[in-house]
Amino acid sequence: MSARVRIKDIAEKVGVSTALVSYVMNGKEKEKRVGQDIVKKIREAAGELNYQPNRIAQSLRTGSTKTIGLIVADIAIPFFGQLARVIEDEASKNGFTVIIGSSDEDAIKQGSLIDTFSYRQVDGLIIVPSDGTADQIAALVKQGMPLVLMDRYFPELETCHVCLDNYKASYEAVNHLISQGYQQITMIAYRSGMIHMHERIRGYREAMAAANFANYIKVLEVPYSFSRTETENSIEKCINGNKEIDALLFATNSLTTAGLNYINKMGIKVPDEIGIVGYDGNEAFDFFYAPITIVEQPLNEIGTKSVNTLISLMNDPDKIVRFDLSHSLNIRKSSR
Amino acid sequence: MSARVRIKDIAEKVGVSTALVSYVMNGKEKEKRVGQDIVKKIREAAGELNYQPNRIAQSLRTGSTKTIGLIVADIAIPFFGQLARVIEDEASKNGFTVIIGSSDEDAIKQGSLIDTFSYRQVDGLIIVPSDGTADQIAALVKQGMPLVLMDRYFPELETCHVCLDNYKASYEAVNHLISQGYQQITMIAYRSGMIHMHERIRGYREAMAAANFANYIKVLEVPYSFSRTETENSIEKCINGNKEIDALLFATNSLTTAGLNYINKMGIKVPDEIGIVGYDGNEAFDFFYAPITIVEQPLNEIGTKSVNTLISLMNDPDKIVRFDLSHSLNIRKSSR
DNA sequence: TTGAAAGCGTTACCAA
DNA sequence: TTGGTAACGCTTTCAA
Repeated sequence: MSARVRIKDIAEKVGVSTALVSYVMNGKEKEKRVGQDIVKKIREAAGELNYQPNRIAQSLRTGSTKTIGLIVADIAIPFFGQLARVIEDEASKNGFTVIIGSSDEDAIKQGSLIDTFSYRQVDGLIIVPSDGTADQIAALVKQGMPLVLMDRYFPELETCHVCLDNYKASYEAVNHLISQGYQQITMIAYRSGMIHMHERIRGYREAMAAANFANYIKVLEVPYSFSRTETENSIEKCINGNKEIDALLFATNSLTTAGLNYINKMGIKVPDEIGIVGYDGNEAFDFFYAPITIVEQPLNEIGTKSVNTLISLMNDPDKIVRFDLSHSLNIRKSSR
Repeated sequence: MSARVRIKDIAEKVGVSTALVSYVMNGKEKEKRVGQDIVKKIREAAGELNYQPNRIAQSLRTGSTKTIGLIVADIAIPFFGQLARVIEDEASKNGFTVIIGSSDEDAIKQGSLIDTFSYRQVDGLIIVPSDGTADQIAALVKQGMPLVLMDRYFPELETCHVCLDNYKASYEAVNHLISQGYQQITMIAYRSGMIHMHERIRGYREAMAAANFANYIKVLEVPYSFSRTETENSIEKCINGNKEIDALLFATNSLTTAGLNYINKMGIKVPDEIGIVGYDGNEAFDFFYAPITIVEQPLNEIGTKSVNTLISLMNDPDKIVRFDLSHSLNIRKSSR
């Protein structure tokens, strides 16, 4: 590697002190009243030598790394992949670099990611917290680490968050099904202590109750699993031969996928025999033989708001803001 | 933020110099022959004060950030998302942190990511290079930046790479179709100067020629686009009413998806009227009414090999190795 | 076996 | 306007 050019090299070449070079490189020549000709000389020398500041040294000196740590539940899930991309873009627009970690919904792994990131002196953290990690988050808050929770949060903690208004989303999803004539709507969710799941379920329950279908309320909580087969089996056990279900509300994309596979297999007819609404669409649904209604999250908004909230938090640590954004109910048309 | 504990705080507490603390924290107490009791005291003090070393200071001093920069073509594509996850895991096992960037197949964006990463003094780079960026890569090589290209490479450059053996994959995909009785096999690829596309096409051509179907060789090169509708239109133009096609080989996952949508729409029957093989599967295919044969890449191997190659390159900068890994031909069963 | 101190590349205070 | 220099927190050499 060709020896890196340092600020000192420029200073020597021009015949000034490192201080002046630093001022010029940081655009403070006006503020510090550096002479016009010297500014020009320094600029030229920097260009000739192809000077690149050393961020590490800057970070050590300034105490800021201009780095954001992002911990998502699973980077291999397109929803989080897309979110990561939006966040990276927005951060970069603001001069920040993002380091990404995938917790795989595992508290231990999340903890070690937090350690790694804090060891690396990130300026702030955006986290999609896993189940059972309220203590980790509380510890970060106590430390004073700038922090934005995304997609989920802990209501008992004083943190910023950017999430979907899950209650409203489920409520309206149920009403949509009802408006199509369905009544015996069952919800299929993951078993989880996290608020987003609870809110999705609560929205369902209250919408059902409001429509006087309280006696049809039925929630199947599937244990979280990376294996789709397992998830499908759980769903199968619930639906199989159950004549008292005429519609399904799936709480996540992976549950929808698993459920549709099962429905496909059994030859159950959508939408005649069963109505479907699922959270988060993907291109897979276009191959399904029938159109599927989905609860779509405002990805761009979630990502950009998370970044911007975090950045303002760095400047104003006590300003807690919370966003519960609105979904849209879209139809994923079948290409058949 | 509670004032960070420094090595100096421990030294003062124990009543020794910072050197000793540094030795102990880095596990060099044997090598440096530090007294047993002092080691113990330092350990205790570090524990009590909850000492966390400052990576930035370490990096500045040692010249190594223990960071890998990863640039993928598009982090929102599941293939790259999964790869990112594997890479992050493997890097972390080796004490490295990964910073990820998405070039969106854009040379300019890739260039600015390289700048950002090098500004951040990454110890090495894993890149999925975009079309037309050979000069960027050549510049990195010239600088002596440890570098591994992934998924694609530039044959004219002396770089390490970890890729699929795309030639072989296409060759065998064609033979698979032929063994099923298809003859008039058309390939649908992206228009690209990149080697992986060329190799996929070359494998197709040679397999066709070897089977004496040279006169059926037909390659449709679709311009790259983020819009699936555009891609579908291009495919439509090629297939529409063309009676001289009895099978299609799609060069990427997105092309397969677009193509299957078109086939769905037209009611063309798979596999009776047309045979299909596509690169990289995804769960969407399970919803397609017929089973689809896919060329599957060894994700884990690609990811881990890339990381390990990069790490050995850091220690031994002149050791250029190239991997062209084998695919497997799998059937994605329809759930119908 | 231990400690003092130089230095990594910057920034920013203070003095000139 | 400009320059000298201490400091950021750590590692590592050299001397004791």
